[in-house]
Amino acid sequence: MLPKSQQALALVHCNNFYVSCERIFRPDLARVPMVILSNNDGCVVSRSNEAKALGIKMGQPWFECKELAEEHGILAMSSNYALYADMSNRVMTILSDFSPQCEVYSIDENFVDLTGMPKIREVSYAMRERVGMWTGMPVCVGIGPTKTLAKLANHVAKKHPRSKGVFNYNALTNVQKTNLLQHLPVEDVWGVGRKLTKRLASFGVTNALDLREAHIPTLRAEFGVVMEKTQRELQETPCIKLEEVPADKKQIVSSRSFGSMVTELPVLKDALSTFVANACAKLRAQKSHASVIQVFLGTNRFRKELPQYAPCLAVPLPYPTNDSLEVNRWAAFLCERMFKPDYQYKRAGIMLSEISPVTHSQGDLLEAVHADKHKLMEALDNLNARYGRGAVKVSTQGAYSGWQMKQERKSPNYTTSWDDVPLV
DNA sequence: TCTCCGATTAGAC
DNA sequence: CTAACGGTCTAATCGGAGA
Repeated sequence: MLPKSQQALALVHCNNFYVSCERIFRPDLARVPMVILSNNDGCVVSRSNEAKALGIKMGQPWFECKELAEEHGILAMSSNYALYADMSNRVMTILSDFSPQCEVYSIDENFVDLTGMPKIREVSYAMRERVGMWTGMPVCVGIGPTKTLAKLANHVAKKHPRSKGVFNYNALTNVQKTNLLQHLPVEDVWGVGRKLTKRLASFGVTNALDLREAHIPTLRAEFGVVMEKTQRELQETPCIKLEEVPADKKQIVSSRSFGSMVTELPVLKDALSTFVANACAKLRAQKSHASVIQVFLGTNRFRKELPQYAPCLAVPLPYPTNDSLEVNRWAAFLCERMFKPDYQYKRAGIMLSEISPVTHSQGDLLEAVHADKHKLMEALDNLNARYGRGAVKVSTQGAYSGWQMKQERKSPNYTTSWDDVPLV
C-alpha cells in the first residue's frame, strides 16, 4: 500500500495585524514604535516590532506601559474594529483564490489547504506577494501536515528573517524536524498556554520535541485528550479538521467595561439595551433564536478597596426568540432584580444561550404575531446595514452617557465610512 | 452506580 | 486633570444532585 499522502496546510498569518492596518493608511508611522489598545483603551493587544523590542508585553495593561512609552515615544491607538474587519475581509478574499478549501481561523489568520498542489513554495510566495500588493498587508506563511505544525512553521517564518516569510515544515528531513522541535520552547506550541507549560515542566517536558516524544499513556492520564491531540499533531497525524464553514454560535455574549463607574439603574439598562441589540443582531444573522437569557453586572474587581458585587441572573424564556425588543424587556427585568444602589458598577453584559435554528413552526396560534415581529426586526437589520450600526435603535440604547467605553485615540474609518475619507 | 448539569478551567486570539 | 487592567468563544473536566 502506498503511504498516506501528506497534507500541506498553509497557515497565512498577518504580521502585527492591527498595527499593520493602521500603518497602511498612515505610512508616516512605518517605523514608529506603536501599540493598539483593547476596548476601553485597557490593554495592549497588538504591538509593532519596535514596541516588542522595547519590552511591551502582549495583554499588558496600558497604564503599566506609560512610563516606558513616554521614555521611548511609543504611540498608542484605540482599536478600530470596523477598519480591521474590512481589511481582514479583503485579505481573506484574496487568499480564497488560491485554494477551494480555506478556513478563516481568526481575523488575521487563514488556513489555506494546498494539499496536492505543485510548487507549494512558489504558491506561498505568490500569496504573500498578492496580499501585499493588493492590500499592503504583510503576511507570513507556514506550511505543515497538520494545523499544529502549520502554526509552528508560521512561527518560524515570522521569527527568522532568512525564511523571507515562508517556511515549509514538510520539506524538512527527519533530522531537521527533530532539531527544530528541540529548539522550540513548548509554550510556543499551539494549545500549550501558561498553566500547561508549568505543569509540563514538572514532567521534564520543556520543548516541542519532548512533547512529541512523551510517554503517551502518562500524557493522556495527566493532561487529557486535548494534549494528546496536540502530541499526535506534532507526530504528523491530523487530529484537528479544517472547518471551512464556521459553525453557528452556541452562545452569544455582548458585554463591556464602562468608561467610568456607573451607579444609576437607568444607565445600566441603557447600556444593556445596546448589548441586547448587538447580541440579537448576531443571533438573527445566523438565523437562530435563543431560549435562555442571562444578564450580569460587576463592580471593578481591580479596585479591591471598594465593595464588590458581581451578580448574574438567567431566565429560561417561555419560547425561543431573537426579537431585540422582547429580549430587552427581559434584560431590563433581570437588571432591576439584581441592581443594588451604593455600588459602583464597572461592567455589564448579556448572554444568549440554548441557541437553535429558527424553523417555521406550523400551526402556531401566535404565528401571525411572530411574523410581524420578524418583519420588524428584518427591517431594523436592513436599515442598520444600509445606514450604519445604530441608525435604528431599540429602546434607549445609548441615550444615557457615562458607560460608553473610552476610545481616546481612534483612527478614522478609512474604508467603511465616507464621512471619514479625508478630502485632499 | 450512573447520568446529568452547572461551574470551573484552560486555551486561542 | 483623573484614574487607570478586553471581549468572545469552545471544549474538557470536575463535583454534586438526583435517579
